Amino acid sequence: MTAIRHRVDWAVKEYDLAATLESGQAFRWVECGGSWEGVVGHRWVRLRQESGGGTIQVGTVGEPGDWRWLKDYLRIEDDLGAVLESFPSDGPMTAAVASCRGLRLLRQDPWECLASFLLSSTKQIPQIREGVRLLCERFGEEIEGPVGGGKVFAFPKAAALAEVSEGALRECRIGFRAKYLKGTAELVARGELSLEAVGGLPLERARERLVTLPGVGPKIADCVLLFAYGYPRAFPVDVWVMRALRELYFPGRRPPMARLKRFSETYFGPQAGYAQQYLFHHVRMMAGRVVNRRGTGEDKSYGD
DNA sequence: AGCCAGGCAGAGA
DNA sequence: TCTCTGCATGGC
Repeated sequence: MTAIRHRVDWAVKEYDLAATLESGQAFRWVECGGSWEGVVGHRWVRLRQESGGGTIQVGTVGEPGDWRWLKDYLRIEDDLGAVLESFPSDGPMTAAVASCRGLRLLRQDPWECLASFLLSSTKQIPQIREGVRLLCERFGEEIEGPVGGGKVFAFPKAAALAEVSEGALRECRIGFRAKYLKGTAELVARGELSLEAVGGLPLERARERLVTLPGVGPKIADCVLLFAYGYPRAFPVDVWVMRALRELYFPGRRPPMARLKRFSETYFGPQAGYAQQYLFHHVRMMAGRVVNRRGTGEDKSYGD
């Protein structure tokens, strides 16, 4: 017996669903027998992409309406070809794109994205996922899931987390990040920072607003600006991207962070955020296997 | 055992 | 403007 009541198939070109859902921008997707199950807003969703890759099969239990909410989340209508065309045609970017053509950015709910990345500092992706899972189970609203499956929860609202004690948040294994999460949840719940208003600002102003929140610095702000609001030039620099920029574009040098930021803001073009996600994915894949870290001798120097 | 993980805040130079 | 350190927790 299947619990899925609503289905649709979407034809896609160059969409790597697995890479996208696993790429460290969203933290609630779970692979189940070749399908991906997760929650978007208040809806449980199952996604599947067959080996050919040309179709994404969608299933839900609740009324899906016109599916706009999911098309927007998956950014299924992005012209990826145009995005890839806009990248600088250098060796590192070519290699990064070749390693994972079809990787996409998502458009997530700003609050969920912000709260999730508040848990991210000096944590590995599996630990972030665990923290997010516990927060949802303990403080999220239960929503309709597949019959016979376990309980399903929406991501907890800011108002809900604002009411929880710091100690109870800490019991979600999030450590010192609990006070940041609570503090930010309070400001957002009280409307002292309107996440909706942030989306109407130009990039730099939006970033200025977000970093006023406790626990939110430039990296987390840029994650939210890129993965939720969709600012195409937001460019989060974490330890992986920093390593990639240094090794690929400044070999043998130690440029300061400010220099790397300046470089990334100008060099990668109008879709720098997409370029960042390809670099992030690429260096993580490279680190996962045995790599000759001494390079191939064709190092090229960029910058001054 | 020590180091690192999609960092940030506070202090001091 | 910088660099340094503490901060929880878990995995290797």
